[in-house]
Amino acid sequence: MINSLTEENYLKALFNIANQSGEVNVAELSKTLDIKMPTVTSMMKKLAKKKLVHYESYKPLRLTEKGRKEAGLIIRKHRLTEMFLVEKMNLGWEDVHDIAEQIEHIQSPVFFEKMDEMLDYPKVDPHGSPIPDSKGKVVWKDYSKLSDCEAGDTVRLSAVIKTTSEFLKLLNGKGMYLGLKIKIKSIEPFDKSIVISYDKRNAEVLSNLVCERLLVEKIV
Amino acid sequence: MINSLTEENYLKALFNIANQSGEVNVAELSKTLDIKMPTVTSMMKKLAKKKLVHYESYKPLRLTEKGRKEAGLIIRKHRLTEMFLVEKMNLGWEDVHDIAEQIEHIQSPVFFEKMDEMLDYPKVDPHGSPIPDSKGKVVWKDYSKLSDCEAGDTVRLSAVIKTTSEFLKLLNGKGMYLGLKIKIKSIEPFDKSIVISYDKRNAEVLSNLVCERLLVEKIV
DNA sequence: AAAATTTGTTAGATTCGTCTAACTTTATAC
DNA sequence: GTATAAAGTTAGACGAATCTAACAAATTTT
Repeated sequence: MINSLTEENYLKALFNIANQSGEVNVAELSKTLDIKMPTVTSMMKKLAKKKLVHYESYKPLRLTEKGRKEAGLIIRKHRLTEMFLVEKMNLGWEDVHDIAEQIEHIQSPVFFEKMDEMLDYPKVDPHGSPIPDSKGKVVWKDYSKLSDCEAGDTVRLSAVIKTTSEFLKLLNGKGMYLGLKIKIKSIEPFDKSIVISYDKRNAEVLSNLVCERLLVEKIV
Repeated sequence: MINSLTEENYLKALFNIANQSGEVNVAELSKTLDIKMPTVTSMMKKLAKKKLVHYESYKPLRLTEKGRKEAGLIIRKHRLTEMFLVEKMNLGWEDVHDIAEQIEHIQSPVFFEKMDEMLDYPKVDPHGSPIPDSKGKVVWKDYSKLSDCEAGDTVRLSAVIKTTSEFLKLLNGKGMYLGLKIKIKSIEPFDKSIVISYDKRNAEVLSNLVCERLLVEKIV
């Protein structure tokens, strides 16, 4: 009943890229993992045998309940680790992903329970993503993308998605962080770039590519 | 130039079981790793190609300088991790080995540098084993085994070797810890078991099997 | 020193996770 | 609604790390 590191990576990717109905294409998974499609197909058959994935030829892939739980538990370890690295080891939010990507595969319940306890049972990771509970369940709040907001809106930055180290360094450079209150001053119709103000800054410009990766809550 | 997890485990074992002249038998390595001899032979040829091991048919194995360095760096990560788990995460010395065994393979210089810094550059791990320096070099102090001491000697417990969880729990049960000052009251000629006193305890008996795993410094 | 034992190697098979080449099915475009 | 393109599968190969069976060398015993 133990999954290999490789299998864990497939499960995690399936979990992460599932759309609302939980479906994933072979091509998409192949691209995400940078593994050729035939390899993905054969691994899906293997995971189907283990009752972790629903697999039918030429149909979209779906995690089973069991698969979703196991994936959730891996992501739980990943996000707890990220939180630990930021909160207890003073690493930057742009540095923790690659380390967590490795530590998430550690087999040791006590190790992660201890982390959880030391962090006082955090609900989100340093990027605002929710940490799955100990049953692997996770719920996202219904944030909006900053790119879907309108001029005049005042919002709170609640999460960042599709994060890369480059992207997070850009945010660092602009003095942006989770919890930040942002006022949208205007939106450029041509390229959807926006002008915002926050803290002491009065006219920062963010491209649409950036805004699509910022999740916010509207403030009334 | 990256070594696989498997290769790392061979290097580490070679390092750990090398005798004073640095030699290791195939049979010994095979037994330590619980891997059959033919597999070990073929891996040794592979490591020899990578200039990590000196290999000649029917001759004892020896790490090259390069191999010794790489092994030392893995063991450095292992022991730093053990120290971190005990000092910063409050795990018991009997619980940390299996976790460190996994974390030692994490590839992230910054992660281990941070640990080192947080621990204030420790020289030994929770079992008294020296932590190799950042070049992989390690030196053992010249401790004696408690089993080689004589009645009347007063010693300080400085390290524990060949530790298993069971063994460390036995020490916990007897209230023994590193730094403990021990007086040897008598030695039973028949089985070499010894009677010692320390702290508030006045006549604890330790079997020879235990004493062979306790390294001490004589106090003058 | 011959025999027996232990140690080490060779040869060949197996499993896992990957690939490429060729083919099939499904979706898209005209 | 056929042609083209995209997505997915099948078949076969390969490297890594493992194994077993059989053989060879070195060591130990007698």
